[in-house]
Amino acid sequence: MADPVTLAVSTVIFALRPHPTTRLPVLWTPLVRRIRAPHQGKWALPGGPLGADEGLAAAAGRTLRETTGLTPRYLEQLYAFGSLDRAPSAAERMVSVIYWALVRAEEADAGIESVNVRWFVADELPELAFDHALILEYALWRLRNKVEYSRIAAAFLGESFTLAELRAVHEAVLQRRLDPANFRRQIEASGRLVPTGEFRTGGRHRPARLFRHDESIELADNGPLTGL
Amino acid sequence: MADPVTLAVSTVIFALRPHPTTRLPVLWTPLVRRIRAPHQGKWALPGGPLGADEGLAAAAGRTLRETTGLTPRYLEQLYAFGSLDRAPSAAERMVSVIYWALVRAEEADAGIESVNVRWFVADELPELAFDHALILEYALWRLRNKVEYSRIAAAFLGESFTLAELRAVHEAVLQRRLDPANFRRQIEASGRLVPTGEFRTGGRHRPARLFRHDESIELADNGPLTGL
DNA sequence: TGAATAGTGTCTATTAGACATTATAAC
DNA sequence: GTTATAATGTCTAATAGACACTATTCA
Repeated sequence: MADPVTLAVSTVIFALRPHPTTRLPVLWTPLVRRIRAPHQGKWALPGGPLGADEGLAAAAGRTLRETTGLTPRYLEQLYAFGSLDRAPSAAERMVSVIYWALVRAEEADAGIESVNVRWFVADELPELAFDHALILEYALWRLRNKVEYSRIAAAFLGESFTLAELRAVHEAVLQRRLDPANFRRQIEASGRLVPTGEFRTGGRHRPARLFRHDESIELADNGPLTGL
Repeated sequence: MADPVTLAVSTVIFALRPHPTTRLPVLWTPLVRRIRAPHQGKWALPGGPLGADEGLAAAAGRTLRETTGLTPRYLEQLYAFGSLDRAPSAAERMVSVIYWALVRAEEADAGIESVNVRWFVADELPELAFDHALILEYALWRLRNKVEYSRIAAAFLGESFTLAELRAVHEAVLQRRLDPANFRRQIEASGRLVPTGEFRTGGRHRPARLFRHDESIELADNGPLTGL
């Protein structure tokens, strides 16, 4: 008996860009428009069937490259979805392994965009196909949790950055203001930052010290699965 | 082209039972002996191919029932493994969605056991098939993490219990002693326990107050995936 | 009465948060 | 000098851990 289950890999991709009206940095995510049934015309997570010669994470990375033209700064498995009622018709049984990724949108200013690929503000999404709205909500929940106890926020920034820039990332993800003094103490106490010795000048104020992250510390602690 | 990927669901099952020599409560897990190649004769996680008419969690629950005869008190998805080098021969490409479960071993004193199903102390395992040693290590890591910030320890206990019994579960999972006074304060401050008004007598000491958990609080906070 | 564990009180060190103060650039 | 933000200092409340002490039962 042939296995009747199709296995797909999709990826929730996050980048930080200014909100179209407020100009404040907010999370964006790229979606692709479905060009056939079911859910034709609706927006969906980028993804596709798992190739016979690629691992799960490799498939997620490929999807990301094809959709955005960017390289992920962080990539982690989110969840495997496989309930029976995921598709409207029971005809095609689909199990999806979902990854989530962080990219630096500045590199290509959101990269490829076309009629069928568009970036949306993560809190202002259109109607999504299948259970993708639930998946995106879960990915946002994971990101907002993880930014508080790991250094994944660094994935949105360049090689070196000021504490104000790092704090702006945290504030955009968590959607609340953070006290600069307390933020500084917390971050410095974690021992994850190394001062580069250089400063960022240009503002009409005291120059800000530049930092980089200690490369020997993982972006997130996934226990025995480090680097998988 | 038919999808060449086989999808299986396996489950890491944990129960608390006395260690065979020290008699102290420790984590046990049931394994099944492989009766054919590859890895014939080695021990492996209970599991099997995903049925066409069952969801992922349902398949994990079925595996658990077939292996132990028990009903899970807690069941959560662990991870989907799908790298290309999981099986020794590339002939069969396998993606496994792994769940982990907590059961009360006392109900049936470890339930079914046979030549090909045996319970092992989780820290004293034999050589395992495939990547199952890594998977078990990861499941233990998740359990030990989660017991510190959720109330999953309750899954090992009955309807009502004393604080000393709950503390014994934490100590067995975390493998270190906890101060009774501080443990009590922490648990009571969390507001998850409700005193039943009854007491456990019989020891040669002051009777212990019995508690039950507030049922309106989930065993673990999985965000938008609550109850999936 | 003594042994054993239940349960409470208290002290200290650490941490999070609020907020004041000083430093230094651009204008 | 003024303004804006960098960077530091200080106070308080909450929390974790160590440990002393009281309460109550059984042998």
